[in-house]
Amino acid sequence: MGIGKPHLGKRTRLIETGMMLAYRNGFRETSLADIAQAAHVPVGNVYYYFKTKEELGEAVVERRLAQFREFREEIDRLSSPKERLFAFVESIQGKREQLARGGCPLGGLCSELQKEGGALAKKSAALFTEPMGWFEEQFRAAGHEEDARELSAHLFCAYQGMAAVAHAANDPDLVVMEVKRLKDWIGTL
Amino acid sequence: MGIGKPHLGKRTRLIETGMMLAYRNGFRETSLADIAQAAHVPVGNVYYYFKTKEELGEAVVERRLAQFREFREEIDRLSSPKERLFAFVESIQGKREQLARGGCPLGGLCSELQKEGGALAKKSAALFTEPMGWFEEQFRAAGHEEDARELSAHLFCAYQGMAAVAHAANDPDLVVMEVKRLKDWIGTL
DNA sequence: GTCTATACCGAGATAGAC
DNA sequence: GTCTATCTCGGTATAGAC
Repeated sequence: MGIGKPHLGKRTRLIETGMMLAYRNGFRETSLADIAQAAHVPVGNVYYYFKTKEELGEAVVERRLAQFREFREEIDRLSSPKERLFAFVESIQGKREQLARGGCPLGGLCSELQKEGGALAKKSAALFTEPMGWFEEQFRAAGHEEDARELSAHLFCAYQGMAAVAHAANDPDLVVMEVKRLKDWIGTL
Repeated sequence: MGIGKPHLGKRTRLIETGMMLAYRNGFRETSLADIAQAAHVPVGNVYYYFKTKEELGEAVVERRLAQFREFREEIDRLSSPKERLFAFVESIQGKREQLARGGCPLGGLCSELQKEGGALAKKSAALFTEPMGWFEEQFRAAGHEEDARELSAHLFCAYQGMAAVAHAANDPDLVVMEVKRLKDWIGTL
């Protein structure tokens, strides 16, 4: 529970703690006081690093995007696009417990901030468009120039759907079932 | 904008207005003052009908469930289970504009209240389990006793996924694409 | 049953000492 | 750069007149 990795800079600690708490309880329901306390930073000091709560929110979104990009770079080393898509889907299965407990880290944040309006809503859209864009590249590279967009949308919808339902039902097995389907589907392409 | 159907009782008006505003802006972000104002009920009077905001939230969930049941009863008149599933999927397509603008009325509410904890979280789970249960019945009646659960989960995941992504991307065409897929899928069963 | 006034609390945000 | 004390506002909820 929020030891807050004291070796990191305070700014980084605030972002990481904020990301964690926003994932667990939602961004709007977590107060700056909650974040500051868990990160071992005095409340008033938060405003030295972020002018507003919204600004901290943007940093959290950036951090999530950075996490996705790290993962993507790792997976991009695989030789074929089909292997890459396979690896992504397999990674979903590996995170099934987390997905069932707290939903999709990207999807939950995005759908929550979407309603918030303002700069945050705009920024949070990238949490969806970026992964979908990457999917699209893979399908295109796999020879599906025509319907790359549709295929990527389908894959991403399936991902978001299984995460949302597995979370609501608190059932990791649901992820397993849907992932199996996706693997078969990718195999037939 | 919230004329609040003055012919209805105040309690009903509060519930319907609350449901509408919760759908548009989220339940937590809408204050009791917002709801009361839009429903043309004085703020203090809300507490005559509902002891707490959470209690109003429960009523909103009940109302959504009632809406689903109405729709289900209507569709249950169709003769074959496959026709019923088809009709459901077609109704999704008919609501594509709404889905792109505000997401799924069931899914949005459920995923938001899930994090809230307490009695609301428990009650809101029915927003997912009830439709899925109905799907399962249909698949079973269509002769898929073995995998009725898996099939219903798949259909519901697809539904929730397309709604979430279409909402984030604000793109109704995404619903059309995914619905086409689902129709083909049901046809092959 | 209905409505007004208000208590109360927690949130985001600021001032200013160190 | 760091932290304490505090301001302000908006939200839920209550008291009590009519």
